Amino acid sequence: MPELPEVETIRRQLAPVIEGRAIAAACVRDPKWVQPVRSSAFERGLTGRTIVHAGRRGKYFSFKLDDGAFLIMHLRMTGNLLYLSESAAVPEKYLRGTLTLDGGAALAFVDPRRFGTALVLADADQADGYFAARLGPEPFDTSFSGDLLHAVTRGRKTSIKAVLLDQRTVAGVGNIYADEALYRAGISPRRRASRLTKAQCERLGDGVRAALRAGIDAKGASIDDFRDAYGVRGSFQDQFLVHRREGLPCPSCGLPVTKTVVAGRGTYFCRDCQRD
DNA sequence: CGCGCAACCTGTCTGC
DNA sequence: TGCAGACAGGTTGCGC
Repeated sequence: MPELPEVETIRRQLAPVIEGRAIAAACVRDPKWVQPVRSSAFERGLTGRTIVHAGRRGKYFSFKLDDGAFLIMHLRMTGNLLYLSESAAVPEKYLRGTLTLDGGAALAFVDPRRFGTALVLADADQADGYFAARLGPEPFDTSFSGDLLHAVTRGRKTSIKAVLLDQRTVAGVGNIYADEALYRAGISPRRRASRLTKAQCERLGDGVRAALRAGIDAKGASIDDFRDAYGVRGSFQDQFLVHRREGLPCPSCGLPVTKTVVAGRGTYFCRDCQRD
């Protein structure tokens, strides 16, 4: 669920209320959350530190600490990162860990499927290396462009959807926004990546940014589990053009939206507006 | 090396 | 109603 717009929604909410705050206590409820490090080492590394910046890279949170370290978190499929005011009760169900801040407010990481992760990296070099090994450019940076898409798709036999889902192509696009971006660009998700023209790559770059922008503006998509830092649902699911709309009319031509499987994921598109 | 797919977990929904 | 099986937004690692 949580893709770039969902993570960015939470980051924007957290920044004003956690930047400059110290971590009074860190508590790991599920050791799996912070593997391969031991829970006690994770807790020790955070306690007493001040959060100086709430950042994001792709779908990762990147919290900079006052000793130069970075706390990295990923929500994976069903994770939620909640901000709890001093008086709010900690949700015990599916709780993986908490960070209690000075003054009594807390961050709670809640995750039914237990895929979510957290780790501490010692300095900016380590954090940069961690992200560089996994992620391509940020979609709103000038380094992401139609030209770049054209370059990375040359010689690729796989589907364009698989290329978009690869975080090394562009950071932060997942299954929802890949479908929405391809629809906006009028490109079939099944199309062999190497067959995209330069003009199509330009349109796809625009489609990726437009879909992500709309998602951020709607404070994310809550098909099922996603909630923002205050436990509120996003509304982007109400604006989906094709995703999760099997059988419903295409907003452009009115023909029913098709569901299929591409790159191993449920995929929605319009056969007429998105030709192979 | 590129690609496809299973695995990691748990909850929910569908069909028999 | 009960139950087996499929499926769910992400990432990683393995085998071909």
